[in-house]
Amino acid sequence: MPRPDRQRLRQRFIEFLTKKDLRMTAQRHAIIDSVFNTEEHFTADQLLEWSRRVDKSVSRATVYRTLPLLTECGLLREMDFGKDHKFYDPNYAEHPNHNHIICQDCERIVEFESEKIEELEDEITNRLGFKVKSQRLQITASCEEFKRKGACTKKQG
Amino acid sequence: MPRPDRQRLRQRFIEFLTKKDLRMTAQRHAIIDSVFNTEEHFTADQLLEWSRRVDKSVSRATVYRTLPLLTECGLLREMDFGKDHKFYDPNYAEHPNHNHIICQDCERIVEFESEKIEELEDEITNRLGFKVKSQRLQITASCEEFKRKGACTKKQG
DNA sequence: ATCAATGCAAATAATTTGCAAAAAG
DNA sequence: CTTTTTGCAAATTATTTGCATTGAT
Repeated sequence: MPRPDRQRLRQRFIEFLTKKDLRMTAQRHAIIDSVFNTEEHFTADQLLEWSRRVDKSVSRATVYRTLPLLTECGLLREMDFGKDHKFYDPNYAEHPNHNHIICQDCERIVEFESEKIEELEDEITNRLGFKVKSQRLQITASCEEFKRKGACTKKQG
Repeated sequence: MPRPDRQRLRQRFIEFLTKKDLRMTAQRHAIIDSVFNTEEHFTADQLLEWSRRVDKSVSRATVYRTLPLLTECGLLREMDFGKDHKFYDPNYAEHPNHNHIICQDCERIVEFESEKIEELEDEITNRLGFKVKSQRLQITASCEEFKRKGACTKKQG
């Protein structure tokens, strides 16, 4: 999947804040810098650490207060991988319908998109009287390569 | 979807316990009675309440210690609906590949199965070098009926 | 008898919140 | 100036765990 346009995403957040009469602060700058600097899933704790490298004054509370804003704005998506903490996926901003394969052998996570699956989801959901707003599909899988070599090296896409 | 065969599921759990040198107890009886008495998703707290109606001696700790056993045995599946507690779905035992539509208007949850989606999942996952072990698909949707009448009345299936 | 299972109460850990001080618009 | 935002520390809450005792096999 192509790299995100960081400047555009930042602009989207600023407009979101403005529209809600919220304010841009140094801490929020540090946080979105960190968010747009990765394409990996991350935790609140990781985001705190990254943000503090940009601006030491960022507190844990501010990170936890900013995450829902980023989520509501559509720049992040909360993910549950069965752990006791949430993960956040920064790739939904540009690819709102992507899916995940979680390799149970090496814990690698691969993302993919499928129009055919989207179409089927739409069709079935409509038939049941609903209209799709969003979807999340997680496939837990094993990896033949891992069994042979001890690691998964396949790339996504 | 057809009703589950409660006797068979109970038997499956007992065999699972035996195989692991674990023991059947009065409390576990009360818990699985309660689990197989519903087709709805439930929380640990609800299960405690139901189990205590069967056997007052059931403690919260025992419920929390039994839930992972039922999950490992394949009789329950942990679900995350974005709340701060887990839900458990008793329908995976008989329908291991079913999916969920969550109505964001009325919070109703509808289950459905689709062989076509399963096939696509298999195909894509194989192409990427993996083998599907399990999958979970959640569709968040809106409901036209709700907008007109203030409630969703559609039934699943 | 032996070892797993229990209830209880205390511990854990991610997230949330109250509040007084600081900063944005 | 007014209102939002912040950091801090304390609170919250689902879940887990240590331990002495009970119960299944």
